[in-house]
Amino acid sequence: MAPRKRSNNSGKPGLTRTGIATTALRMIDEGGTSAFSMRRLGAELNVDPSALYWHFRGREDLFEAIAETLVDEVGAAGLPWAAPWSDLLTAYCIQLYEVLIRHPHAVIVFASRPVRSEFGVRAANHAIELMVASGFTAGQAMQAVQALRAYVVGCALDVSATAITGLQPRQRSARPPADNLLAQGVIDAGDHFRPGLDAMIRGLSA
Amino acid sequence: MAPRKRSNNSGKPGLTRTGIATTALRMIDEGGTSAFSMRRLGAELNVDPSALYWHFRGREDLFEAIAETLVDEVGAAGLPWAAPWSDLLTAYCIQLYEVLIRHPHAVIVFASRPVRSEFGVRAANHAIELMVASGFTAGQAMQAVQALRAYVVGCALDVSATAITGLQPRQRSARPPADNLLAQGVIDAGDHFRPGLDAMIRGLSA
DNA sequence: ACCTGAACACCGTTCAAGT
DNA sequence: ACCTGAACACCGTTCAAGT
Repeated sequence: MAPRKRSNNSGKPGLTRTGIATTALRMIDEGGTSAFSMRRLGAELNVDPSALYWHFRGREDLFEAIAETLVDEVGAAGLPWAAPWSDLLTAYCIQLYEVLIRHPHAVIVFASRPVRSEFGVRAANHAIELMVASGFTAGQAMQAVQALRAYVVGCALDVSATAITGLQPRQRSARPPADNLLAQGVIDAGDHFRPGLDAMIRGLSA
Repeated sequence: MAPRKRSNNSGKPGLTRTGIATTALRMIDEGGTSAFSMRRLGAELNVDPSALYWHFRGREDLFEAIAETLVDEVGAAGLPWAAPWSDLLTAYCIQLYEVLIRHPHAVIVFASRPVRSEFGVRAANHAIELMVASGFTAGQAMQAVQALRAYVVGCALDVSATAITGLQPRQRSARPPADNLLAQGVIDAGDHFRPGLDAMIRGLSA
């Protein structure tokens, strides 16, 4: 029951960067970014708020760690490394998207800073190699990867924004209801993520 | 020199929602979101901070107004309304993108809430009509518009994030430099926005 | 090495009161 | 109608001090 790995749990937890970041992410997941503060995080960890500053240079440093914690969720499941670049990139984009929309309140934390995950870099590199092997220049391949990432983040933010502001988009603003096609989502276009992703991959292939 | 429009400037400005939002946007443009606070905004407007609460329900209400102020910059220049949908949507995306990257610190404010601009809605509606006229279903057309918007926002956030954290992406994190293709932007792929946009439009056309 | 406690300079928001 | 002033309940961060 107590496997002897010489680590930092012995009754009193002993703070760790990753441990702190994980708790912070959970707080944001549950109550949104506005429910988070250094002081509340300290309380959650049964520690004086100022203790956090031994582990992190400050709030921003902690937020970067939170973003990395988030993106590190990608990679547990396998990716089709042997498949053509289009399948590999599609699969990676889907995984990243699913991780992000699992944390609607934290998407903004991830999206507003440049995060790099070891796994994401590996996937990107391999995809670029595959693309180069099939005729793209390295620059084109890299642009493709960046464009796809931007698309995924944009879609995740969409979900995040509508999820946070209360499920139906823009109910509370009193804009004239504009008797036209998309009015208030009357059409119900369904989720656009997959169609858009496929379109982008298709367009990149051409 | 003083054209007699019966409006609200007579020595003492007289606060307006749009006036306040404009000043707030300028503050964010100049100093980033962290340089903004209700109290500082009050000081900037030579007014007690609490005065703002007569015009806005609170901070969040003000931020929504800021986002609308931002997106309302789109529309000054003309759009090719008579052109095929692909040209219309391309032009609109470019305009939105250019407005956004002109306000790197404010992109996050725009991206993290569902904003609707009169102009954007009109452009979207017309594009959807054109797409339907050339064989798309209304649902497909709407998904296309939403996907494009997500892509534009994602790209703008990219620019924003790297611009804010100091021009070169991720210099300060001590990740192993990974002797591979994209290492630290060694390749220099150039801006991916246009290529990615064109790819998406191409993919949607197919 | 790691955490506490007190202190400093801030916040957003409310509400009675002024004009 | 529009703004002020004071008050309340918070913030992030620093720094000496403890263990």
